[in-house]
Amino acid sequence: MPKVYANKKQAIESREAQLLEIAAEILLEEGFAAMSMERLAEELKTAKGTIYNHFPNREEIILAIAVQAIKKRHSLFDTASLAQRPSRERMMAVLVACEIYVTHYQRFFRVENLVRHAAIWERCSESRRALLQKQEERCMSLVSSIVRGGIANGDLQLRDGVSPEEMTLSLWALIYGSYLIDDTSPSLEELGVRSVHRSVRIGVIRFLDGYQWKPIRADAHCENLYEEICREVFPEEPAIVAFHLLP
Amino acid sequence: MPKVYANKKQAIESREAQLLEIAAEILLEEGFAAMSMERLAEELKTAKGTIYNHFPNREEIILAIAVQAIKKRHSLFDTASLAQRPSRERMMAVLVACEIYVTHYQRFFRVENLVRHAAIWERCSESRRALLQKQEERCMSLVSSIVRGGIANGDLQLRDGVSPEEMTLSLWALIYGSYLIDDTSPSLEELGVRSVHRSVRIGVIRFLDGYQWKPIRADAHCENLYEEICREVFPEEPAIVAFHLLP
DNA sequence: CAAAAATCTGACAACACGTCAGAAACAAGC
DNA sequence: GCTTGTTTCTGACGTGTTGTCAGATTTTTG
Repeated sequence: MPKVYANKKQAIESREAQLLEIAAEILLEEGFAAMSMERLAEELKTAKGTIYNHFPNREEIILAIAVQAIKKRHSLFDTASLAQRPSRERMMAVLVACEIYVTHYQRFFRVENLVRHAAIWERCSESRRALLQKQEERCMSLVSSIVRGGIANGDLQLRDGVSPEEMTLSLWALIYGSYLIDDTSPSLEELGVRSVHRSVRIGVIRFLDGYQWKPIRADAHCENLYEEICREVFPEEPAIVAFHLLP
Repeated sequence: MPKVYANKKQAIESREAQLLEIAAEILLEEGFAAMSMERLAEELKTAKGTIYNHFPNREEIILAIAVQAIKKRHSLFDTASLAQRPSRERMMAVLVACEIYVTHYQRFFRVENLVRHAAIWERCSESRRALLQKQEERCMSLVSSIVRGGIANGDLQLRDGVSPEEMTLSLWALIYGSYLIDDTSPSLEELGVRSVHRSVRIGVIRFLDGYQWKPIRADAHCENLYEEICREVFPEEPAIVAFHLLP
């Protein structure tokens, strides 16, 4: 039974959402090459030309999905940064948010990486690129405001003229870099890395310790803390596979 | 058994090297799309079919360049790890090696990133992929053997069952992630990051401090140390643009 | 020097992108 | 209900690229 829309505009909008859904599906399951315009048209039960009414080219569809992705990521970060906890634990909650994102929204994670590809990025319209950058900026602001909160609290001191944003960049790199390497290097286990989650969690603890972000705690305590954060800050997200910091 | 035709073989080999040179040039200057087989054939003054005698498809040319790239990276890491210095300073020398790589061999850095994309990776032959993985493994081994050296020396203790490789992964992620973000996020400066080099150097210091890798030194001293390493460990590489940790 | 093997060549089929003139659906006015 | 103007849809087409392969050309062998 065909759906009834109040007007044409709504029907078109709904189709756009459906298109993104289908495109993301094909992209994740069969790769970028399989996501041809003909294929999309076929699955959408429409003609190729119609898709070009929505997006000027294939690449911009990817970017549109990436915008959805980063919005989801922002909402996870937002939840983390609103936790009623000491500043350092709010930062750990951001890491948990990243774990959830990478694990349960892997499709989004991959599209965010894909869109950084120059071949794709350069073919997208300036306006939609600005949209993505705006969202990325919002994500970064959330995190660096946690850093600022820690400084305001006296939990943290950034010596040597380091800015909160620079510290945030390092954390971002540590976490994002680890998951990216895990996603694109085929044989990390063979290289002696048992669990990337484990490695990232400990890496972040050490990094924050290096900045002497208080309260510094024993690793065993941090393990419990991570689980607590999963449970309390993100009750609605699917639980992360349990793992133990201490073997 | 077929005999060896030295002359012809040499000509073919030399052309392959030339092809990679040309391909890397176009790739960096004009992007992946511009590196078409017709274009390569034209610049090589040969026919398209001949190129297919060397490589089964376009993507495998990228992979071949990436193998060259990672070999260069390995040689820089090797130089770093052979420095006659305390273990922690050898690790800092690896960071300097990365700075040199990213700055002076940017073309290689970018190709290494490009080849990680599924669309490219999946179209390459198993044998050449194994070649790249082998080189990547060698790089990682070099770095984690520095960690092992630190442990053997008593400069470093890895608690909680962290393996040297897991610590290496975190460092890799911190450094690689930072440079990658810098290379693909258009507006880091607008976000409050003045210098990515600066941010990475301090990030690494803090990270190593978090692991209590001795000797722990004041940042001011580290600044001199970085410059010393540039000068003494990599005298033959073009000098890195000077910068100061302390503003 | 002739036969055999290796190598090179460029026309060709297959395929995908993005366009656009015309068809179809829709909205508005009467 | 009918006409007219507007929006939206359609798919054949022009363009460009990839990878192939039968035949031409060069090199090696005997």
